[in-house]
Amino acid sequence: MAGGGRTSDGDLPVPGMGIVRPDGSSSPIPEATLARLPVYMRGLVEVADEGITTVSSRQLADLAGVNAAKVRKDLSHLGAHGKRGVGYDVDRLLAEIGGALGGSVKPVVIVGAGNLGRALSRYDGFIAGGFPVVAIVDSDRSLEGQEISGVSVTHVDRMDEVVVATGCRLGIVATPVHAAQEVVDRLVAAGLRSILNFAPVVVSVPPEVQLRKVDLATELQILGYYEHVRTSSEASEQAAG
Amino acid sequence: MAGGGRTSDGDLPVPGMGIVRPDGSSSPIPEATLARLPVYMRGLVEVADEGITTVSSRQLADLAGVNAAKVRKDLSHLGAHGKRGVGYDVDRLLAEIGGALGGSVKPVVIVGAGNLGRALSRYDGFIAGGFPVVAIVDSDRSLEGQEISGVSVTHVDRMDEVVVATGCRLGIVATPVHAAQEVVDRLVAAGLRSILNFAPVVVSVPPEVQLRKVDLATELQILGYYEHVRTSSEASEQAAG
DNA sequence: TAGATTGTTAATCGATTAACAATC
DNA sequence: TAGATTGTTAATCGATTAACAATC
Repeated sequence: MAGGGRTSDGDLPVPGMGIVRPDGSSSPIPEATLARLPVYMRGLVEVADEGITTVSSRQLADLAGVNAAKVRKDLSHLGAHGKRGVGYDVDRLLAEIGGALGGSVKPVVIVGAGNLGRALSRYDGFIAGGFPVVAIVDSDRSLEGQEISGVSVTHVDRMDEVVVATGCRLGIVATPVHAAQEVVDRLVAAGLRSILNFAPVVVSVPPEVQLRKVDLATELQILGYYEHVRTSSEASEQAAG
Repeated sequence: MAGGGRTSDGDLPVPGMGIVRPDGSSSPIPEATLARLPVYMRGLVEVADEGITTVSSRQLADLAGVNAAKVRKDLSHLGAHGKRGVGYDVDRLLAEIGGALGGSVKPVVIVGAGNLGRALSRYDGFIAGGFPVVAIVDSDRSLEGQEISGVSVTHVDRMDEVVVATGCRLGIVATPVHAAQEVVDRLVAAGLRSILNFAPVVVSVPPEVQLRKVDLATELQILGYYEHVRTSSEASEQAAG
């Protein structure tokens, strides 16, 4: 296996990785909280658009589909902001969550210009979230120079170049399984430290690289499991009843 | 909000939903285990292709990118199979995991024939996992009858029909945000009880419906967070050093 | 003040993992 | 037998959530 070090297993990022700053202040936003912050953000944008300036934990909880205690606990990790008896200031909260999540724009490179890569390059949510796709890379020479979603496709041999030239900070792997490990190695070599992997395979990265995996088929398989136990238990119930 | 009942929050399915069969035997495969079973399966297929007939928990752990204790614990939930001092029989394990996950083929309907919907309809992993896309539905009348990935597009008004006719058990929502809740309501009305939602919005479903959410932008945002804390701490270190 | 809502505590729960007796 | 590996136990850890004092 190339790459060595920690492996991707589709689970949550390394525990104990909550980074502690040199000044001693820590940024231990729990992984579970982190995953909900963008959801809160969408809810807040929604109410802000309606001109609402204050939300209670209860209201935000309803928007996000969680319970109010969780919202308060989550927000307490950003530092406390709400007014007791009143709620949270929408604009302030938006700014604070935005700041915690990184705020600024982070350009993205997509490797793999197949169906999934193309779809992701057109995905509104990425640009809306501050993640413009500034480069698309593929191993197919016939695609070189072709425009996809307003971005010119670069050959994988020139990946380093294009990553540096465009200032990419995040890489998305949307290649077939057999190419994924090599692509990840190249992305790491090019200096990327944050990679999102859509290839359904376990790839290795050095410990300093954050790798997350989105496993589309596995999601369906889990649903299939519940469908299975449901139909099995219905069949048994019929037999019993 | 339409639909009522439990809401989707992108987190793990309802705890306490481990279904207990009428005969008293329970099927409480933990959620975390469930998410790893397909990963084990891929590793097992790989070694089976090499003609290997036995694997240890250690070997399977390496293939899946987890540790051996987790593998043994996970497999113990399916009932014990391994031989002490030897390991697990590959074929038997494949059959057992396959059985636990539902085994048989479950046809899928995709709602939304935009970029993401089209990409998903061509996604190899779905068919390989036993989830053939047998129907694609869209609200755009001009797409009606058009073929995508060998499947004819149906108008959303005829969704019920096509779900029944094709025997779909799983629904995938790949619509814009504004359409998602209505689509989910229609899928539920058409009899589906398992839905995978790609629209970045909280939708409501009745408690008997399993809903999972795949939030593509959120994954990037979490990576963006780590990128942010990394660069911040590097900046502080430079300032300090 | 009285009502509402926060921020925090503490109990609880599920998941992880090292360790080891059982056993092939 | 001796070495290897399982299956299970128990400690630990992080996440969830009800409850409530603090306070707007």
